[in-house]
Amino acid sequence: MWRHTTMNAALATLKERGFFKQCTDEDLLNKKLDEGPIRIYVGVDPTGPSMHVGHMVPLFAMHHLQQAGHLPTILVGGGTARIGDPSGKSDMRKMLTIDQIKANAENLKKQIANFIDFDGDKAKLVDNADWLADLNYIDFLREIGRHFSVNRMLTFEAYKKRMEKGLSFIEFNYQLLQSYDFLELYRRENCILQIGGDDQWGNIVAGMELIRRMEGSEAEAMGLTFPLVTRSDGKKMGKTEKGAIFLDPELTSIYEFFQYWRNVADADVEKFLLLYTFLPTDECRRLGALKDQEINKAKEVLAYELTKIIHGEAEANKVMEGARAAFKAGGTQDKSGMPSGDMSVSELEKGINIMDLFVKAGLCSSKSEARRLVSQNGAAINGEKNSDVDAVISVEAIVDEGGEKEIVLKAGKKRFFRYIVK
RNA sequence: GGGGAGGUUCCCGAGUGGUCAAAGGGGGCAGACUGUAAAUCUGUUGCUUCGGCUUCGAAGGUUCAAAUCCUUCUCUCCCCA
Repeated sequence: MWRHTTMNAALATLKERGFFKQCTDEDLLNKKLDEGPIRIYVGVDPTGPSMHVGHMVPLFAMHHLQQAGHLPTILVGGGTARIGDPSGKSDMRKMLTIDQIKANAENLKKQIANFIDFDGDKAKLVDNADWLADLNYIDFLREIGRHFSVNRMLTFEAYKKRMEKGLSFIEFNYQLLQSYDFLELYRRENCILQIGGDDQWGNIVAGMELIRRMEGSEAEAMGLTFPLVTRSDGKKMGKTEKGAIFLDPELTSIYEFFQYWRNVADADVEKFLLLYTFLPTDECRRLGALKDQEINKAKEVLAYELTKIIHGEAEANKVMEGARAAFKAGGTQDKSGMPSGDMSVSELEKGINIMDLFVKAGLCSSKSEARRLVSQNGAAINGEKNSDVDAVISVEAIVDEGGEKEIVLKAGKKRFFRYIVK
Protein backbone atom coordinates (compact mmCIF):
# COMPACT_ATOMS: atom_id res chain seq x y z
CA MET A 1 0.00 0.00 0.00
CA TRP A 2 1.24 3.48 -0.83
CA ARG A 3 1.16 5.97 1.91
CA HIS A 4 -0.31 9.16 0.62
CA THR A 5 1.40 11.50 2.99
CA THR A 6 2.99 14.63 1.61
CA MET A 7 6.60 15.10 2.26
CA ASN A 8 7.53 17.72 4.76
CA ALA A 9 8.93 20.82 3.05
CA ALA A 10 12.16 20.88 5.01
CA LEU A 11 12.83 17.25 4.24
CA ALA A 12 11.97 17.85 0.61
CA THR A 13 14.47 20.68 0.47
CA LEU A 14 17.21 18.52 1.91
CA LYS A 15 16.48 15.81 -0.62
CA GLU A 16 16.31 18.19 -3.55
CA ARG A 17 19.57 19.82 -2.67
CA GLY A 18 21.49 16.61 -2.17
CA PHE A 19 21.63 16.47 1.60
CA PHE A 20 19.90 13.15 2.00
CA LYS A 21 21.72 9.84 2.13
CA GLN A 22 19.93 7.74 4.69
CA CYS A 23 17.54 8.17 7.55
CA THR A 24 16.83 5.85 10.45
CA ASP A 25 13.08 6.34 10.15
CA GLU A 26 11.93 8.59 7.38
CA ASP A 27 8.23 8.32 8.12
CA LEU A 28 8.73 9.27 11.71
CA LEU A 29 11.02 12.13 10.76
CA ASN A 30 8.46 13.39 8.26
CA LYS A 31 5.80 13.34 10.93
CA LYS A 32 7.91 15.04 13.56
CA LEU A 33 9.03 17.78 11.19
CA ASP A 34 5.39 18.42 10.34
CA GLU A 35 4.28 18.58 13.93
CA GLY A 36 6.41 21.55 14.82
CA PRO A 37 9.92 22.73 15.50
CA ILE A 38 12.24 19.99 16.61
CA ARG A 39 15.65 20.22 18.19
CA ILE A 40 18.40 18.92 15.90
CA TYR A 41 22.06 18.48 16.61
CA VAL A 42 25.21 18.17 14.61
CA GLY A 43 28.71 17.81 15.97
CA VAL A 44 31.95 19.36 14.81
CA ASP A 45 35.23 18.39 16.42
CA PRO A 46 37.81 21.13 16.88
CA THR A 47 40.66 19.03 15.58
CA GLY A 48 42.13 21.74 13.40
CA PRO A 49 42.82 25.45 13.62
CA SER A 50 39.94 26.24 11.27
CA MET A 51 37.05 24.58 9.58
CA HIS A 52 37.77 23.57 6.05
CA VAL A 53 35.57 23.07 3.04
CA GLY A 54 34.88 19.48 4.01
CA HIS A 55 33.13 20.56 7.20
CA MET A 56 30.53 22.71 5.54
CA VAL A 57 27.88 20.26 4.37
CA PRO A 58 26.30 19.55 7.76
CA LEU A 59 26.19 23.26 8.52
CA PHE A 60 24.49 24.06 5.24
CA ALA A 61 21.99 21.30 5.94
CA MET A 62 21.40 22.75 9.36
CA HIS A 63 20.91 26.16 7.82
CA HIS A 64 18.08 24.86 5.66
CA LEU A 65 16.50 23.14 8.63
CA GLN A 66 16.72 26.32 10.64
CA GLN A 67 15.11 28.22 7.76
CA ALA A 68 12.24 25.78 8.02
CA GLY A 69 11.79 26.74 11.65
CA HIS A 70 13.68 24.00 13.44
CA LEU A 71 16.12 24.45 16.26
CA PRO A 72 19.78 23.72 15.71
CA THR A 73 22.17 22.75 18.43
CA ILE A 74 25.73 22.86 17.25
CA LEU A 75 27.95 20.70 19.36
CA VAL A 76 31.59 21.66 19.38
CA GLY A 77 33.40 18.52 20.39
CA GLY A 78 35.89 19.91 22.85
CA GLY A 79 35.73 16.58 24.65
CA THR A 80 35.65 14.18 21.75
CA ALA A 81 38.46 16.05 20.00
CA ARG A 82 40.73 14.76 22.71
CA ILE A 83 40.25 11.28 21.31
CA GLY A 84 39.81 11.56 17.56
CA ASP A 85 37.11 9.93 15.51
CA PRO A 86 38.36 6.91 13.59
CA SER A 87 35.31 6.82 11.28
CA GLY A 88 36.34 7.09 7.69
CA LYS A 89 39.98 7.55 8.50
CA SER A 90 42.68 5.10 7.70
CA ASP A 91 45.28 6.37 10.12
CA MET A 92 45.39 7.37 13.73
CA ARG A 93 45.19 11.08 14.31
CA LYS A 94 47.85 12.77 16.27
CA MET A 95 46.83 13.81 19.72
CA LEU A 96 46.09 17.44 20.37
CA THR A 97 46.80 19.29 23.57
CA ILE A 98 43.87 20.66 25.51
CA ASP A 99 45.02 24.21 24.84
CA GLN A 100 45.09 23.57 21.12
CA ILE A 101 41.60 22.19 21.25
CA LYS A 102 40.34 25.22 23.13
CA ALA A 103 41.90 27.61 20.65
CA ASN A 104 40.49 25.59 17.75
CA ALA A 105 37.05 25.57 19.30
CA GLU A 106 37.06 29.35 19.56
CA ASN A 107 37.79 29.73 15.86
CA LEU A 108 35.17 27.19 14.98
CA LYS A 109 32.48 29.02 16.86
CA LYS A 110 33.07 32.19 14.89
CA GLN A 111 32.93 30.33 11.62
CA ILE A 112 29.75 28.47 12.47
CA ALA A 113 27.93 31.76 12.82
CA ASN A 114 28.24 32.19 9.06
CA PHE A 115 25.77 29.38 8.54
CA ILE A 116 23.55 29.42 11.56
CA ASP A 117 21.63 32.27 13.08
CA PHE A 118 22.26 32.41 16.81
CA ASP A 119 20.11 35.45 17.48
CA GLY A 120 17.98 35.09 20.54
CA ASP A 121 17.51 31.41 21.20
CA LYS A 122 17.14 30.36 17.59
CA ALA A 123 20.13 28.10 17.93
CA LYS A 124 22.42 26.80 20.62
CA LEU A 125 26.10 26.15 20.77
CA VAL A 126 27.29 23.56 23.25
CA ASP A 127 30.60 21.94 24.06
CA ASN A 128 30.65 18.29 25.03
CA ALA A 129 33.72 18.90 27.18
CA ASP A 130 31.15 20.21 29.65
CA TRP A 131 29.87 16.74 30.33
CA LEU A 132 32.60 14.48 29.00
CA ALA A 133 35.70 15.98 30.57
CA ASP A 134 34.89 15.03 34.12
CA LEU A 135 33.27 11.68 33.54
CA ASN A 136 34.25 9.03 35.98
CA TYR A 137 35.62 6.01 34.17
CA ILE A 138 34.09 3.36 36.37
CA ASP A 139 30.69 5.03 36.42
CA PHE A 140 30.76 5.50 32.70
CA LEU A 141 31.51 1.84 32.12
CA ARG A 142 28.76 0.76 34.47
CA GLU A 143 26.09 3.05 33.08
CA ILE A 144 26.97 3.45 29.43
CA GLY A 145 29.60 0.91 28.52
CA ARG A 146 27.45 -2.05 29.44
CA HIS A 147 25.02 -1.19 26.65
CA PHE A 148 27.63 -1.60 23.93
CA SER A 149 28.40 -4.90 22.34
CA VAL A 150 31.92 -5.20 21.02
CA ASN A 151 30.74 -7.85 18.60
CA ARG A 152 28.23 -5.44 17.18
CA MET A 153 30.64 -2.55 17.03
CA LEU A 154 33.09 -4.63 15.07
CA THR A 155 30.49 -5.19 12.39
CA PHE A 156 30.37 -1.45 11.60
CA GLU A 157 32.09 -0.47 8.42
CA ALA A 158 33.97 2.31 10.15
CA TYR A 159 35.85 -0.15 12.30
CA LYS A 160 36.27 -2.83 9.68
CA LYS A 161 38.45 -0.54 7.65
CA ARG A 162 40.63 0.07 10.62
CA MET A 163 40.99 -3.57 11.53
CA GLU A 164 43.72 -3.86 8.95
CA LYS A 165 45.72 -0.79 9.76
CA GLY A 166 45.25 -0.86 13.48
CA LEU A 167 42.80 0.79 15.80
CA SER A 168 43.76 1.99 19.24
CA PHE A 169 41.51 1.39 22.21
CA ILE A 170 41.03 5.08 22.78
CA GLU A 171 39.68 5.60 19.27
CA PHE A 172 37.47 2.57 19.59
CA ASN A 173 35.74 4.41 22.41
CA TYR A 174 34.79 7.35 20.26
CA GLN A 175 31.47 5.84 19.40
CA LEU A 176 30.54 5.52 23.05
CA LEU A 177 31.24 9.16 23.67
CA GLN A 178 29.32 10.36 20.66
CA SER A 179 26.43 8.16 21.66
CA TYR A 180 26.57 9.63 25.10
CA ASP A 181 26.47 13.11 23.57
CA PHE A 182 23.25 12.26 21.81
CA LEU A 183 21.78 10.87 25.02
CA GLU A 184 22.83 13.95 26.92
CA LEU A 185 21.25 16.30 24.38
CA TYR A 186 18.14 14.17 24.23
CA ARG A 187 17.77 14.48 27.96
CA ARG A 188 18.78 18.11 28.30
CA GLU A 189 16.87 19.68 25.48
CA ASN A 190 14.77 17.00 23.90
CA CYS A 191 17.00 16.81 20.88
CA ILE A 192 15.52 14.02 18.78
CA LEU A 193 17.51 14.21 15.57
CA GLN A 194 21.20 13.95 14.94
CA ILE A 195 22.51 14.76 11.48
CA GLY A 196 25.94 14.20 10.01
CA GLY A 197 27.99 12.93 7.13
CA ASP A 198 27.42 9.35 6.08
CA ASP A 199 30.64 8.31 7.80
CA GLN A 200 28.79 9.15 11.01
CA TRP A 201 25.99 6.66 10.39
CA GLY A 202 27.39 4.06 12.75
CA ASN A 203 27.94 6.57 15.51
CA ILE A 204 24.49 8.06 15.07
CA VAL A 205 22.73 4.70 15.13
CA ALA A 206 24.71 3.71 18.20
CA GLY A 207 23.52 6.90 19.90
CA MET A 208 19.91 6.16 19.05
CA GLU A 209 20.20 2.68 20.42
CA LEU A 210 21.72 3.97 23.60
CA ILE A 211 18.83 6.40 24.03
CA ARG A 212 16.31 3.57 23.57
CA ARG A 213 18.09 1.42 26.09
CA MET A 214 18.40 4.15 28.68
CA GLU A 215 15.15 5.99 28.09
CA GLY A 216 12.82 3.21 27.04
CA SER A 217 11.80 1.90 23.66
CA GLU A 218 9.24 4.64 23.09
CA ALA A 219 12.03 7.23 22.91
CA GLU A 220 11.92 8.77 19.46
CA ALA A 221 15.48 9.55 18.50
CA MET A 222 16.41 9.65 14.85
CA GLY A 223 19.39 10.06 12.61
CA LEU A 224 19.88 11.48 9.15
CA THR A 225 23.04 11.44 7.08
CA PHE A 226 24.28 13.28 4.00
CA PRO A 227 26.16 11.73 1.15
CA LEU A 228 29.89 12.14 1.26
CA VAL A 229 30.62 14.84 -1.26
CA THR A 230 32.88 13.73 -4.03
CA ARG A 231 34.39 15.56 -6.94
CA SER A 232 33.89 14.30 -10.43
CA ASP A 233 37.64 13.97 -10.89
CA GLY A 234 37.87 11.71 -7.89
CA LYS A 235 39.98 14.07 -5.83
CA LYS A 236 39.09 14.81 -2.28
CA MET A 237 36.70 17.64 -1.72
CA GLY A 238 38.41 20.83 -0.71
CA LYS A 239 41.93 19.57 -1.05
CA THR A 240 44.62 21.05 -3.19
CA GLU A 241 48.26 20.23 -3.52
CA LYS A 242 49.01 22.69 -0.79
CA GLY A 243 46.45 21.19 1.56
CA ALA A 244 42.91 21.84 2.62
CA ILE A 245 40.93 24.92 1.70
CA PHE A 246 40.21 26.59 5.02
CA LEU A 247 37.55 29.08 5.91
CA ASP A 248 40.01 31.15 7.91
CA PRO A 249 41.45 33.82 5.60
CA GLU A 250 44.76 33.59 7.45
CA LEU A 251 45.15 30.02 6.31
CA THR A 252 43.56 30.20 2.87
CA SER A 253 43.46 33.62 1.28
CA ILE A 254 40.07 34.82 0.14
CA TYR A 255 41.39 34.98 -3.39
CA GLU A 256 42.49 31.36 -3.23
CA PHE A 257 39.17 30.37 -1.69
CA PHE A 258 37.27 32.09 -4.47
CA GLN A 259 39.45 30.55 -7.16
CA TYR A 260 38.96 27.06 -5.78
CA TRP A 261 35.24 27.29 -6.49
CA ARG A 262 35.72 29.23 -9.69
CA ASN A 263 37.72 26.28 -11.00
CA VAL A 264 35.50 23.34 -10.11
CA ALA A 265 34.78 20.81 -12.83
CA ASP A 266 31.74 21.43 -15.05
CA ALA A 267 30.10 18.29 -13.79
CA ASP A 268 30.22 19.48 -10.20
CA VAL A 269 28.76 22.95 -10.61
CA GLU A 270 25.11 22.15 -10.06
CA LYS A 271 25.77 19.82 -7.18
CA PHE A 272 27.95 22.40 -5.45
CA LEU A 273 25.50 25.23 -6.03
CA LEU A 274 22.82 23.18 -4.35
CA LEU A 275 25.01 22.13 -1.46
CA TYR A 276 27.11 25.19 -0.86
CA THR A 277 24.95 28.21 -1.58
CA PHE A 278 21.64 29.54 -0.32
CA LEU A 279 20.37 30.23 -3.83
CA PRO A 280 16.92 28.80 -4.63
CA THR A 281 16.92 25.30 -6.04
CA ASP A 282 15.53 26.43 -9.41
CA GLU A 283 18.29 28.95 -9.83
CA CYS A 284 20.93 26.34 -9.00
CA ARG A 285 19.48 24.01 -11.60
CA ARG A 286 19.28 26.73 -14.22
CA LEU A 287 22.92 27.71 -13.68
CA GLY A 288 24.05 24.11 -13.56
CA ALA A 289 22.45 23.40 -16.90
CA LEU A 290 24.49 26.04 -18.75
CA LYS A 291 26.77 24.63 -21.40
CA ASP A 292 30.25 25.27 -22.73
CA GLN A 293 31.56 28.75 -22.05
CA GLU A 294 28.32 29.70 -20.41
CA ILE A 295 28.96 27.44 -17.48
CA ASN A 296 31.76 29.74 -16.45
CA LYS A 297 29.09 32.15 -15.34
CA ALA A 298 27.67 29.50 -13.08
CA LYS A 299 31.10 28.85 -11.63
CA GLU A 300 31.53 32.50 -10.91
CA VAL A 301 28.17 32.63 -9.17
CA LEU A 302 29.13 29.62 -7.09
CA ALA A 303 32.44 31.18 -6.09
CA TYR A 304 30.84 34.53 -5.40
CA GLU A 305 27.91 33.27 -3.36
CA LEU A 306 30.02 31.01 -1.22
CA THR A 307 32.71 33.62 -0.67
CA LYS A 308 29.95 35.98 0.38
CA ILE A 309 28.65 33.52 2.95
CA ILE A 310 32.07 32.88 4.43
CA HIS A 311 33.88 36.18 4.05
CA GLY A 312 31.14 38.74 3.56
CA GLU A 313 29.78 40.65 0.63
CA ALA A 314 32.45 43.35 0.50
CA GLU A 315 35.26 40.83 0.29
CA ALA A 316 33.37 38.76 -2.23
CA ASN A 317 32.92 41.75 -4.52
CA LYS A 318 36.54 42.74 -4.19
CA VAL A 319 37.92 39.30 -4.88
CA MET A 320 35.61 38.72 -7.83
CA GLU A 321 36.74 41.98 -9.41
CA GLY A 322 40.33 41.04 -8.70
CA ALA A 323 39.92 37.71 -10.41
CA ARG A 324 38.19 39.29 -13.39
CA ALA A 325 40.96 41.85 -13.69
CA ALA A 326 43.57 39.11 -13.61
CA PHE A 327 42.00 36.91 -16.23
CA LYS A 328 40.55 39.39 -18.66
CA ALA A 329 43.53 41.17 -20.17
CA GLY A 330 43.53 44.95 -20.31
CA GLY A 331 40.70 46.96 -18.92
CA THR A 332 40.74 49.11 -15.83
CA GLN A 333 39.08 46.76 -13.42
CA ASP A 334 39.64 46.93 -9.76
CA LYS A 335 42.68 44.81 -8.97
CA SER A 336 42.60 45.26 -5.22
CA GLY A 337 41.24 41.75 -4.77
CA MET A 338 44.30 40.16 -6.32
CA PRO A 339 47.00 38.74 -4.11
CA SER A 340 49.41 41.59 -3.66
CA GLY A 341 52.36 43.02 -1.80
CA ASP A 342 54.41 46.16 -1.57
CA MET A 343 57.79 46.85 -3.05
CA SER A 344 60.04 49.83 -2.62
CA VAL A 345 61.24 51.87 -5.57
CA SER A 346 64.80 51.60 -4.35
CA GLU A 347 64.69 47.87 -4.67
CA LEU A 348 63.73 48.18 -8.29
CA GLU A 349 66.35 50.82 -8.90
CA LYS A 350 68.95 48.24 -7.97
CA GLY A 351 67.28 45.76 -10.26
CA ILE A 352 66.08 42.30 -9.29
CA ASN A 353 66.56 39.03 -11.11
CA ILE A 354 63.36 37.61 -12.54
CA MET A 355 63.70 34.30 -10.69
CA ASP A 356 64.32 36.04 -7.40
CA LEU A 357 61.29 38.20 -8.00
CA PHE A 358 58.98 35.24 -8.47
CA VAL A 359 60.33 33.58 -5.36
CA LYS A 360 59.95 36.79 -3.38
CA ALA A 361 56.34 37.09 -4.50
CA GLY A 362 55.66 33.58 -3.29
CA LEU A 363 54.73 32.32 -6.71
CA CYS A 364 57.66 29.90 -6.61
CA SER A 365 58.91 28.12 -3.54
CA SER A 366 62.54 27.84 -4.59
CA LYS A 367 64.85 29.32 -7.11
CA SER A 368 65.03 26.03 -8.96
CA GLU A 369 61.29 26.08 -9.33
CA ALA A 370 61.48 29.66 -10.57
CA ARG A 371 64.15 28.70 -13.07
CA ARG A 372 61.91 25.96 -14.37
CA LEU A 373 58.94 28.26 -14.61
CA VAL A 374 60.83 30.95 -16.49
CA SER A 375 62.69 28.63 -18.83
CA GLN A 376 59.50 26.78 -19.66
CA ASN A 377 57.96 30.05 -20.69
CA GLY A 378 55.50 30.17 -17.83
CA ALA A 379 56.46 33.52 -16.35
CA ALA A 380 54.94 36.80 -17.43
CA ILE A 381 55.42 40.36 -16.24
CA ASN A 382 52.60 42.78 -16.89
CA GLY A 383 51.16 40.26 -19.28
CA GLU A 384 54.33 39.76 -21.27
CA LYS A 385 56.05 36.40 -21.27
CA ASN A 386 59.68 36.45 -20.33
CA SER A 387 61.72 33.27 -20.59
CA ASP A 388 65.13 34.82 -20.01
CA VAL A 389 66.47 33.37 -16.80
CA ASP A 390 68.97 36.21 -16.47
CA ALA A 391 66.47 38.99 -17.02
CA VAL A 392 66.75 41.81 -14.53
CA ILE A 393 63.60 43.62 -13.59
CA SER A 394 63.96 47.29 -12.88
CA VAL A 395 61.97 50.51 -12.64
CA GLU A 396 61.19 50.22 -16.33
CA ALA A 397 58.73 47.46 -15.52
CA ILE A 398 56.56 49.72 -13.43
CA VAL A 399 53.16 50.34 -14.91
CA ASP A 400 51.06 53.28 -13.86
CA GLU A 401 47.56 51.96 -13.46
CA GLY A 402 44.99 54.50 -12.41
CA GLY A 403 47.32 56.35 -10.09
CA GLU A 404 48.92 53.25 -8.57
CA LYS A 405 52.34 52.09 -9.66
CA GLU A 406 52.38 48.37 -10.02
CA ILE A 407 54.00 45.31 -11.50
CA VAL A 408 51.80 42.29 -12.12
CA LEU A 409 53.48 38.91 -12.11
CA LYS A 410 51.86 35.86 -13.61
CA ALA A 411 53.02 32.28 -13.15
CA GLY A 412 51.48 29.79 -15.50
CA LYS A 413 47.92 30.52 -16.46
CA LYS A 414 46.22 31.04 -13.17
CA ARG A 415 48.56 32.34 -10.52
CA PHE A 416 48.97 36.07 -10.13
CA PHE A 417 50.74 38.46 -7.84
CA ARG A 418 50.57 42.22 -7.91
CA TYR A 419 53.40 44.33 -6.58
CA ILE A 420 52.47 47.84 -5.57
CA VAL A 421 55.53 50.01 -5.92
CA LYS A 422 56.00 52.67 -3.28
C1' G B 1 58.52 -12.06 25.64
C1' G B 2 59.91 -15.21 20.92
C1' G B 3 60.02 -15.41 15.45
C1' G B 4 59.42 -13.16 10.57
C1' A B 5 58.91 -9.02 7.07
C1' G B 6 59.77 -4.17 6.29
C1' G B 7 60.84 1.61 6.59
C1' U B 8 63.67 4.69 -0.67
C1' U B 9 62.86 11.34 -3.25
C1' C B 10 54.98 14.42 -2.65
C1' C B 11 52.51 9.11 -2.98
C1' C B 12 52.99 4.02 -4.75
C1' G B 13 57.10 1.33 -5.98
C1' A B 14 62.13 -0.54 -8.40
C1' G B 15 67.06 -0.56 -6.88
C1' U B 16 71.03 -5.11 -2.95
C1' G B 17 78.94 -1.91 -3.42
C1' G B 18 80.64 2.26 -8.13
C1' U B 19 77.59 3.83 -14.59
C1' C B 20 72.16 6.43 -8.52
C1' A B 21 69.79 12.74 -7.34
C1' A B 22 68.16 7.15 -7.66
C1' A B 23 63.81 3.00 -12.99
C1' G B 24 58.50 2.94 -13.67
C1' G B 25 53.65 4.71 -12.44
C1' G B 26 50.59 8.39 -9.97
C1' G B 27 50.35 13.33 -8.58
C1' G B 28 52.28 18.27 -9.29
C1' C B 29 54.22 22.18 -12.42
C1' A B 30 54.92 24.33 -17.42
C1' G B 31 53.76 24.43 -22.79
C1' A B 32 50.19 23.28 -26.96
C1' C B 33 44.82 22.84 -27.47
C1' U B 34 40.68 25.54 -24.74
C1' G B 35 36.10 27.99 -21.65
C1' U B 36 40.36 30.27 -15.62
C1' A B 37 36.66 23.22 -17.89
C1' A B 38 37.55 18.05 -19.21
C1' A B 39 40.24 14.85 -22.36
C1' U B 40 44.75 14.54 -25.12
C1' C B 41 49.88 15.43 -26.54
C1' U B 42 54.93 17.42 -25.13
C1' G B 43 58.39 18.90 -21.58
C1' U B 44 59.58 18.97 -16.54
C1' U B 45 59.60 17.41 -11.29
C1' G B 46 65.86 17.69 -4.32
C1' C B 47 68.66 22.43 -3.45
C1' U B 48 72.27 25.67 -5.53
C1' U B 49 76.22 31.61 -5.29
C1' C B 50 75.78 26.38 -11.29
C1' G B 51 81.80 25.33 -8.45
C1' G B 52 79.01 22.06 -6.07
C1' C B 53 75.81 20.71 -1.78
C1' U B 54 72.33 17.65 0.96
C1' U B 55 68.91 13.09 0.22
C1' C B 56 67.17 6.57 0.47
C1' G B 57 63.95 5.58 9.19
C1' A B 58 68.34 7.38 13.11
C1' A B 59 73.36 7.09 14.81
C1' G B 60 77.94 4.88 14.21
C1' G B 61 81.40 1.51 11.38
C1' U B 62 83.81 -1.19 7.00
C1' U B 63 85.52 0.57 2.04
C1' C B 64 89.17 4.37 -2.63
C1' A B 65 83.65 4.23 -3.09
C1' A B 66 77.30 2.53 0.26
C1' A B 67 70.35 3.54 -0.71
C1' U B 68 73.02 -1.05 -1.18
C1' C B 69 77.76 -4.53 3.66
C1' C B 70 78.29 -4.64 9.49
C1' U B 71 76.62 -2.85 14.57
C1' U B 72 73.25 -0.46 17.71
C1' C B 73 68.81 2.19 18.06
C1' U B 74 63.89 3.39 16.40
C1' C B 75 59.09 2.80 14.08
C1' U B 76 55.41 -0.23 11.28
C1' C B 77 53.14 -4.82 9.84
C1' C B 78 52.52 -10.27 10.39
C1' C B 79 52.84 -14.95 13.20
C1' C B 80 53.57 -17.40 18.00
C1' A B 81 53.15 -16.78 23.60
